[in-house]
Amino acid sequence: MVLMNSDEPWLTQTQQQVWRRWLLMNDRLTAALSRDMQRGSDLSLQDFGVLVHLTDVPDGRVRIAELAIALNWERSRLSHHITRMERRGLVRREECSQDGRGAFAAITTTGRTAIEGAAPSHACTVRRLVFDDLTDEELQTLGVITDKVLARLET
Amino acid sequence: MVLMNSDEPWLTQTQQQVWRRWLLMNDRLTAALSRDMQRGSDLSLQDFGVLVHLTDVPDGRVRIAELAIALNWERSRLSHHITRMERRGLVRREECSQDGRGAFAAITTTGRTAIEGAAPSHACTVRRLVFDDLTDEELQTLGVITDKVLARLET
DNA sequence: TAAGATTGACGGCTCAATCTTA
DNA sequence: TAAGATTGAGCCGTCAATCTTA
Repeated sequence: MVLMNSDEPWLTQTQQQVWRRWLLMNDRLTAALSRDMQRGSDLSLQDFGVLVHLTDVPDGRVRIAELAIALNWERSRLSHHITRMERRGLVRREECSQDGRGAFAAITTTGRTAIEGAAPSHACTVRRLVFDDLTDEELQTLGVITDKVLARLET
Repeated sequence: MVLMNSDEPWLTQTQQQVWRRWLLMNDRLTAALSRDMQRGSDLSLQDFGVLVHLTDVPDGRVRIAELAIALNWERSRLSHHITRMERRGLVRREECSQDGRGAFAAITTTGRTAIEGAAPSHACTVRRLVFDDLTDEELQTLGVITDKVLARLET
């Protein structure tokens, strides 16, 4: 058994540096991707996320609660967001015949056009900003790190 | 010279998987850190970021424009935020004798107490969720990846 | 004219309360 | 009672307009 060095709260010098750069990088990356998509397609990253899930699925419609889980969003957040997207014609609410309480969110033709216009450029930007410079080994290590943190978050 | 494979927009299978997990991890990690700090100290991560910069500096005060750059925030965002933090007694605005247009943000005693209460537990959480499980090599690779993406963002 | 800073309007997110059906 | 979903209040962030001093 190792010493319980977690009682000592502070980060090492290296950890601190990496942590600060990491936070900065996340901020800037999100801002860049967001700007890019907004300019190219008049969609927010959030809109894009919703539309991705709706195109992944038969009939282009999903139960709203299920969508909230997939997006890892609060239900009320999704409800508000769908209202706004509905106003812009990107999605449509449909009632559920199986369960009178429930509802579907369905992608519209306008929504499909929007995501088809946005996806290639977005993928390209992600590649350029994140992946193109990484070696195979770095990519793999990034996957390992991501999984380790996710595992920690689940405990 | 390599083939211009960036013309092909899509991500490889592996890249896609890593990218999705990465986004999920970021969401959850931010949520966890935010929850943790709010419960422990009644500060948001944003409040914490502001206070960190104010404690890093002589007299505990910084020119507002300078602070905005350090935080990578819009000026108006910072101005609104300072207003809210001022209302809660965490910081104070002070006028600048050198430049009549300018102003300082200064940490108060209440602010100092708040950050001193929050910092150890926050550091501990960051260690536990992010760093404790990483090998030295993974930590180093994470630093390299972060720097590579930041470099890309600057071009 | 420009720089430092603030303001108000508006869209986005969270929380607690509410409505409807199971 | 509980589950699916919505609503409204209030805080947060962005954008464009504004105010003051350099």
